[in-house]
Amino acid sequence: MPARAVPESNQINVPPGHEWDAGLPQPPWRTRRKAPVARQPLSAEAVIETALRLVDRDGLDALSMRRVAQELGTGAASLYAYFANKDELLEQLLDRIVAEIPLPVAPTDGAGDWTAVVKRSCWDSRAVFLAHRDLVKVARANIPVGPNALRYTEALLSVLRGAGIPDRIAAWGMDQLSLVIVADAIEASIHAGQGRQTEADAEPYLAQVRDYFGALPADRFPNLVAMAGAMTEGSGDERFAFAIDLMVDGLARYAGATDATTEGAAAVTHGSAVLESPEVVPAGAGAVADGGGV
Amino acid sequence: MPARAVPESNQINVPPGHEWDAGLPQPPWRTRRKAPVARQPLSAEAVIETALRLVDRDGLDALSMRRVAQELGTGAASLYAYFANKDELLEQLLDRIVAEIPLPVAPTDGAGDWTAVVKRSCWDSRAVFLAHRDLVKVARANIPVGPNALRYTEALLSVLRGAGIPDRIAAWGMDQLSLVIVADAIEASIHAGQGRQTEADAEPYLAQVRDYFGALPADRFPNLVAMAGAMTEGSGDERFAFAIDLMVDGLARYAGATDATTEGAAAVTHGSAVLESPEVVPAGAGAVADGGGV
DNA sequence: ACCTGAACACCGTTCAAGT
DNA sequence: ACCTGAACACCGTTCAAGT
Repeated sequence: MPARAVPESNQINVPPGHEWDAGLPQPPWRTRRKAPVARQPLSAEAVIETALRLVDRDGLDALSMRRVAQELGTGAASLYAYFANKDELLEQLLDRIVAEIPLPVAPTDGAGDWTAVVKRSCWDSRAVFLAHRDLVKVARANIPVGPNALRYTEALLSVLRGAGIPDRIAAWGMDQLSLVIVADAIEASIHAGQGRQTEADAEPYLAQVRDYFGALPADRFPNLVAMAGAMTEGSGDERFAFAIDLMVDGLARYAGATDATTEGAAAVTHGSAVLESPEVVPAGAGAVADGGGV
Repeated sequence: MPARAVPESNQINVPPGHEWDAGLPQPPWRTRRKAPVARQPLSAEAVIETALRLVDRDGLDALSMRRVAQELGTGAASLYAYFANKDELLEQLLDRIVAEIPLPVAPTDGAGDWTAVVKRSCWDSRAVFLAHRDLVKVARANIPVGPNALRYTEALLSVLRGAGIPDRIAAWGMDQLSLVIVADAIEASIHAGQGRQTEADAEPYLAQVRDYFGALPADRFPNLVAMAGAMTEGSGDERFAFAIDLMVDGLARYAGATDATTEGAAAVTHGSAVLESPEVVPAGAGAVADGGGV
């Protein structure tokens, strides 16, 4: 479906049935058609690549069905031949970038440092999300359905199970990790969207926040006043490292099988409490379970 | 500004200047005005309460400036006298429900179980979010600016600092906790929005997922096939308990000051690594820091 | 000075009418 | 059979014109 739907204002009026003879030179005032290169026919993949280019250039808010279609030289209605709705396009778009995350591989010798592998994979995931603006906002901590999410999930589960982590803990832990990664990436993308890409960009903002906390009434907010510094300390990387280390090292305490020391056993004993019932009675009983995420 | 802008279809035409005499009975065909009780004049608070009622009834997607205004008997433009834009309204709406979270109080005796207090507060927060449909979706893990978020943050920091957790760990840890709570509540609200409010409602869906994982090609997805059960096990409450326990118990390892055993010291030594640099080199250096959340 | 109807510049999605 | 222009039913936000 080559070059159609050129904006009328870019064309001179040609009576129906009269087209420019291919042998004649184009009149110089006639605007070049939008896509001189042979346009690829419409396909789900073409739509996804176009949409991704649009997000990377202008951000998620600029992604509309109309605009993607326009970029492809057609109307929005045509996209519905390939995607039931916008959500489905977004879902596949997200899986498209998950393909860019390197698959983690378990350490070769059995006693290798699997926690380093898992942490490295968390950093890799974050890097991919941050490389695509705020696309990560569409990630719902949900069952991995896309083929790439499945592949990634399989690989990470392999590492966790290989480390001797019980299945249930592996599933839940992976869920939590993806949740933390996504939430961190969303937060970073929001900062970036407000012009605070680097630590230097963010400093004036952080200084403002620090001053604000420091200026709160000390009688009612003694801790916030005292912690004005601590609250605004630490780069995004440091905070991410803290969160990931907290999680992964916590999961490591369940991997007692490979290192059956007293400490390991104690950790498992401690942890097993959550396998039976929450230590604190849940206030609401409405929430439901879900599968692993990415 | 009482009862104005009643939909024309609800009124008979009265020539300008002619109003119904208050002493006469209303003609029975005259539709009752929308708000027989004296309509409160427009104010930021009235807008927020109306918007909250709308979200609670119809969900976040149904919340538009136009609809809130309509509910108040005016036009959308009038709301812009009180809120710069929709985002500001949402921000204040979120702080409005944070007021419903009970403030955590530190255990009276110094050696009380502060982890139980923190965990209980996490459950309380989750319950409040779940009680307001998917409003939690507007929560950006961000600096607490609203008065209620400030109050809550102050109270939780008080507990953590009282437990002997270093300031930086307290700030970062609180950030992570709120992130986990919000992400979990968002997920639960998505499930609920798809008709899976209770565990029973969710079971057919989970069975589908379980079958899907189990039916994957076993040569390429051995772990997913083996873990089809584990991936779909556990109620939302159990998963939340797991996540919160993992985080809070992890934080507890930093509270070495109150219990200077060898284990405590080891935990602090272990943890202090993240205070210097991540064990894994960050792949991207773009992210920036932020303050505490909820 | 305050308020707001109407307009502006968009949306996602549907469907009758074209080829 | 496939594609799509135009329409439908919305948006958030602005601003000239009212009171």
